[in-house]
Amino acid sequence: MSGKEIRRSMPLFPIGTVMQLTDLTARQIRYYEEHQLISPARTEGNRRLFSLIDIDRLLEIKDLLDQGVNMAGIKQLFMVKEQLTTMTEKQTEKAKPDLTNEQLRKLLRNELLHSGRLNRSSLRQGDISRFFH
Amino acid sequence: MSGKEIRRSMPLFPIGTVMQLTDLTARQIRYYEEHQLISPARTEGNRRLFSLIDIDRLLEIKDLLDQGVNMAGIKQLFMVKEQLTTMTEKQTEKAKPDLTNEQLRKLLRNELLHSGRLNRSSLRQGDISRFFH
DNA sequence: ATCTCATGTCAGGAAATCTAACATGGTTTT
DNA sequence: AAAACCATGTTAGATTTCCTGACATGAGAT
Repeated sequence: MSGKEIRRSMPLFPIGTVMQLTDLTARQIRYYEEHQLISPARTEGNRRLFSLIDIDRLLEIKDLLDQGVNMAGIKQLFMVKEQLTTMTEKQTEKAKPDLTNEQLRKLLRNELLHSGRLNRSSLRQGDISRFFH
Repeated sequence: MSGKEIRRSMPLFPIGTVMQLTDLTARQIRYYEEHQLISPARTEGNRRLFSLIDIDRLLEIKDLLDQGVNMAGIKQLFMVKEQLTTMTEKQTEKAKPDLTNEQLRKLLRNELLHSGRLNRSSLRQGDISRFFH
């Protein structure tokens, strides 16, 4: 994991700040956590602490909800996207040509298995980090 | 003010987070505020909220204290530095040659007026923003 | 007409922070 | 050496923020 990623995953923000930054209510944020769309860290005293990555993700959730995707759909999307990034990374360190096809197939199979009608999602990069230079 | 500066001056962090980030106690942070070395924003409920700039400044204060500079000295240093930046900015938008000398004189006069023995300060750029890409 | 889903709202409790005051151990100053 | 000063520790009581859990609600799906 790069230094940059470490920094972006550092839990820094209390829920109040995140509410302002994302324009979501506490209820919404907790609800998304309940449905495992985010997993903010906790302080010793059990308060949520959010990272930049968490905040990006919340913005993405907001976007997808606006587009009519429901919790389950968003969850699937995130899983697929994560797999995709994981594979892209692996691919970066190996040869491209045939792995690509394998991976594509895997991806498609995955989508088909679990109600695979999610692909018209935006895949927009929520990006709160523009808040920092 | 550039967008970047706006972002860096956005009040986001509660004192607990700042304590961890700077390795200062709450007492220390409040004491520095009492002496007007920082002016964190406040929530509606009067809780302090710190910006990246505040945090940078706290790290700088820590450095200077380690080097034996006291509150008053740090305060002077910050004033001089601010004047310097202000002038540098003004200078950027105007001609350089003769203004530079005028400004230098101003700076020196300022230093001489108020116990001008502060110049061996580090002028180190405290930089918490390395925490963000 | 009922059910589900995302969200609002409220209550009671716990954690984090606030201010103010007094304590303390090094440095200066007298 | 005694007194004063400075940066920080510590404690107390009050206030704010956040927590979980429960119930309420309105728009869509069934």
